[in-house]
Amino acid sequence: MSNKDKQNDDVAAMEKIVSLCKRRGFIFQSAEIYGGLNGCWDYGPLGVELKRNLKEYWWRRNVQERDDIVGLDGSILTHQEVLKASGHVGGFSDPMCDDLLTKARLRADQIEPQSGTVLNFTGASHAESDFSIEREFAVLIREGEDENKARKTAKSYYSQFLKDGRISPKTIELQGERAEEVTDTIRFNPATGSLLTEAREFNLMFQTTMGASAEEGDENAIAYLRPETAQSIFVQFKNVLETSRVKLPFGIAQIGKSFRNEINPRNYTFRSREFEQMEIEYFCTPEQGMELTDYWLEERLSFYEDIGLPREKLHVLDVPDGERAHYSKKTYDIEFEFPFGIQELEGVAYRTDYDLSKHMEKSGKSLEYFDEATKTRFVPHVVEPSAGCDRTILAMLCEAYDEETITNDKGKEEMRTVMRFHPRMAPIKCGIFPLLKNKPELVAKAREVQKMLTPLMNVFYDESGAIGRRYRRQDEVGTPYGVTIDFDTLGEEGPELKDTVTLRERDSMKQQRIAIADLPMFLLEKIR
RNA sequence: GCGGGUAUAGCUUAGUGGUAAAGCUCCAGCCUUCCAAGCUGAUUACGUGAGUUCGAUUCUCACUACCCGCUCCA
Repeated sequence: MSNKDKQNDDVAAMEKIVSLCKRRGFIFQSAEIYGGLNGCWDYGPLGVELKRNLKEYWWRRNVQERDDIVGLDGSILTHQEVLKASGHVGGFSDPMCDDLLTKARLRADQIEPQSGTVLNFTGASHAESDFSIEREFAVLIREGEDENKARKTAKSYYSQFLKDGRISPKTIELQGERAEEVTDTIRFNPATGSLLTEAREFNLMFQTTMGASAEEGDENAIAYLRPETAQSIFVQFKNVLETSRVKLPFGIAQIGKSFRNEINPRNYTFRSREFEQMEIEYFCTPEQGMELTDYWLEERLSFYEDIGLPREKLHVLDVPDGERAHYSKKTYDIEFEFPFGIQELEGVAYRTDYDLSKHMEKSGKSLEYFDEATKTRFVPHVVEPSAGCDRTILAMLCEAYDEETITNDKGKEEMRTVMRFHPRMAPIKCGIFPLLKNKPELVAKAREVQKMLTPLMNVFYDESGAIGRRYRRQDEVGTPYGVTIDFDTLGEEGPELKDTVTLRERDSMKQQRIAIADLPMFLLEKIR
């Protein structure tokens, strides 16, 4: 298969997943009836169950089943000083500019300063076709480069304004050429020498005004929607330390919404403007930092496997020097093979003592830790496993989606769509079906089973349509088990089968007989 | 943000300058003893706003959203 075909297949796969998510109530576009809100998504009845299962499992694994991590739920509205200290105000923006010739987009702060001769032009014309344009353009000639190459670049730039495609760019005449020496400029694309647009600042934080009567332009009233949950953990570090009787190393965990004014939301829910994070700030001594970063990488990888993301589709990127945040000594990105590419799910970063030190400096409050054993006082270092909750949901949806061709009793081939969620993540754990709805005894018994299981897990009762149809409906939403109450259950086929039901497994479609009394244990073991 | 594409029912698609068709789904009923059976019936759509026109879902423009590429991140 060619790359193009594969790409088309991946786009088609993604479209099917998006369609199913809407059709079955996993994910809707935010404010859909008003035309949608760019980069925002709502979770429907099944989506919210899936998301709760993920968050609750993450919380159980990382907080409740460990004695070295405690939880926090910080406010989303954030004091501006917090984000000034963290560097988000001012620093949390990407100055961008575009290559006027190739339209390539570049980060202005990542352009290497260059020196050389600049050829400026005021416009161009083409005598035979009456074409002329007044528009400034410039090309940088770097050392050792030919100035004719620069003119060629300029002609190619002006040729995009030609209406007649048959005119060769070579025959254009450049106007107002003027040479100029420049040093350390970042106004030109290093790859092409072409002039760039002015850098535009995109502040990625949502700003708001606190207080209903706050006046326009009142600097003190500015607050922000947090761009990450981490900062409230650092800011509350001292309170947690003093109230929780924790000792280093220990962590503070938080799950919550964060907001980034993304320039370009993309790939369904992958890059949203409002998104949920699952973060741990694991505090330690400077000596422990590197080792704990490796520890948390493994810990997190095993978590993803335990929610049904196969290890082969998880990739670890050891972020090289120069690409990490300046305060990070080590960063691993955990990436997943999405249909639209290998993309980041989580970053495990050793952030040193950067954050606590900054807040200590800015607030003037000590955020130091006193080690009783060594009688030393220091600012703890921190390792941060920061996971994208919505991204993990998307990964689970992509991984679960499957279509299989099966041959039915009549020898006809048909397609079965099935979401192969891990049972502990599945929104609905078990479907409950009376074989026939017009037999009151079956319905009554099925309702009894429903009543028994409801307090233990999310189950779904369905009596409409043929039994096969009900199975398939549940396949499509990823329900791992279905039980069917039939005449055997009522004891009509003999006392030994009384109070047993058919248990049907989603992935294999295999059926087995099980006593109703054994259902809770059987199911709980699978979904725990 | 730039470039390209798309927008008709819950989904997948027809179609037209005189307000729309089908399949599947869904709902109700009948029937039905384990994998989307059958029959009957019902609900539901031209993304938004302007313009041209007697009349626009159709033509034009703008906007919005989504998809693809560049780019970026949890």
